[in-house]
Amino acid sequence: MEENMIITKCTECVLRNNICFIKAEQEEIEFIQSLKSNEIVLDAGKQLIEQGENCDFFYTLKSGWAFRYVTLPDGKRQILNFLLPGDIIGMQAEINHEISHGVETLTDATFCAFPRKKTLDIYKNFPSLGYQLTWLVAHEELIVDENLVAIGRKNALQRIAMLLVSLFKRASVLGMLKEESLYFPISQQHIADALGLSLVHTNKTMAKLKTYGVHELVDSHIKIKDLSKVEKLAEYYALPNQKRPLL
Amino acid sequence: MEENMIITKCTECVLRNNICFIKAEQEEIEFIQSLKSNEIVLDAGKQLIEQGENCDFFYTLKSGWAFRYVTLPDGKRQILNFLLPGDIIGMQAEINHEISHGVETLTDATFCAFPRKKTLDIYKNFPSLGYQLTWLVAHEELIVDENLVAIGRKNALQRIAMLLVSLFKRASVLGMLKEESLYFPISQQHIADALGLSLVHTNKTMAKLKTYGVHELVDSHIKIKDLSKVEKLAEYYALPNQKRPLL
DNA sequence: CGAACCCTTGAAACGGGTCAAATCGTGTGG
DNA sequence: CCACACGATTTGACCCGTTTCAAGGGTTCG
Repeated sequence: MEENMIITKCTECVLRNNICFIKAEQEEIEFIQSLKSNEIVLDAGKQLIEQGENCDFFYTLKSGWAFRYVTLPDGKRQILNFLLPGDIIGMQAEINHEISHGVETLTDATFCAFPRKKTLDIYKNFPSLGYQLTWLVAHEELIVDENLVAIGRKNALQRIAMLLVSLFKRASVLGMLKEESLYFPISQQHIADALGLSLVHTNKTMAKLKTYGVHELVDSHIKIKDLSKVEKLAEYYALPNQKRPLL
Repeated sequence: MEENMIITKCTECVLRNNICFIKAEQEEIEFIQSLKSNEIVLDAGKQLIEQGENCDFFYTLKSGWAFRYVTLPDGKRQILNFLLPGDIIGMQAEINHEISHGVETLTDATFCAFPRKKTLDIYKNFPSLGYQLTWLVAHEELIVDENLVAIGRKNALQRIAMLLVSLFKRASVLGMLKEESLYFPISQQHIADALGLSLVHTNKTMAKLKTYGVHELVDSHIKIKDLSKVEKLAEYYALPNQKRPLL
């Protein structure tokens, strides 16, 4: 794991200037800074956490894309959810620190690492940060819930449409769009693994979605033409935006 | 919604005597008691939370079985997870209080209700309780994660085997077994809805599991003959027990 | 100029869905 | 005590969405 010991000042973190996050108090930010043990910079396609690893840290994704996944004994992979900047990573580890899923980057990415043994200090020093931690975990669960509903009860067309919309919206809120277009570092294999589909069927279904005029995917950049139309197709209605906490 | 205003003293709560829970401090228990706005007693098959409802409380399941679910526009239902005593309910609601899933009882059940607007007080007064809240949410996410992997990447036989094992183990830790046998208030329709299967196929697959000698289900009571054998069949290895928090 | 990834496409096989109907309690009302 | 409704479980037959197998093409990169 390549590590990089340059630590940005949290007060100067670009993420914090993003309007989609709740503004934190100066004091809180300084406290977070003091907890942060280092920043981890990884290239695309690298493991932040190995599945089954004992992990002494939890992380925040500062920049880039990543995903949580589980690999089964027979080699099949299930992606649990995709991670975008501001997402929290590794809180699902049980108290004994063992973590049952891996985390891998999709692009070059930077993570902020916090020692797990200091977690309780957050709650003691800044109760509202503790509250926000809970919120972040609960929010991630919501995303997994949505995914579960899609895989359990929707067909391939709807699942893919939904995944595209949901990622597009999440990225959009984060201000990651350029001229309606989103850099989309996710391969069809990733989509297949996230949605419980085979690669082949994913490919054919995405071709169909394209002919339906749902999306345009050129050179790893995606556009969604008519969001509300796609939401209807997918029977998926994203929650309205609201400011979210950032640890 | 039938409500019952009799409030048990938290210090005398039978759940707390259960050895699987972390012992709380007297002070903490009294604080929880002071937060608790009431106890809700429901018959089997009743809604604690209606899907899409604005919900001003979060809950703890004190006794009985319940489940979280989502119903799609076309009537299909996906069960997100089953709830057993000690589980927490409704923390996934976004800050605006809207909750995107319903909660329904499987048996007569009792819930402790806590006003959501006092949530932050927990963190302020008893940081460790806040920490435990996060733990509970993260733990639920773990269960949903496992479910997602099963639905996404396992066949019907494995999914059902896994669900049976996982419920059996959870209930077992809670001391709900009587002579190796567990009262099992879950219909095949519930299993189908939890695992993304049709009722018919669930029925046929469960028949197969029975001939394999995996389980015995008589009169709503289930026995699992050889747990480790079933775990191997399901490719599912439950996490080792550890004490868990109870709000 | 292979090696390693992606994305594509066609054909065949199958797991699981859908439809339809019978059986078996269990509880209710006459 | 019987008739009936209702819900949960079964079973059989057929169909279809998705998987699997196989192969070809495009691009990047050492």
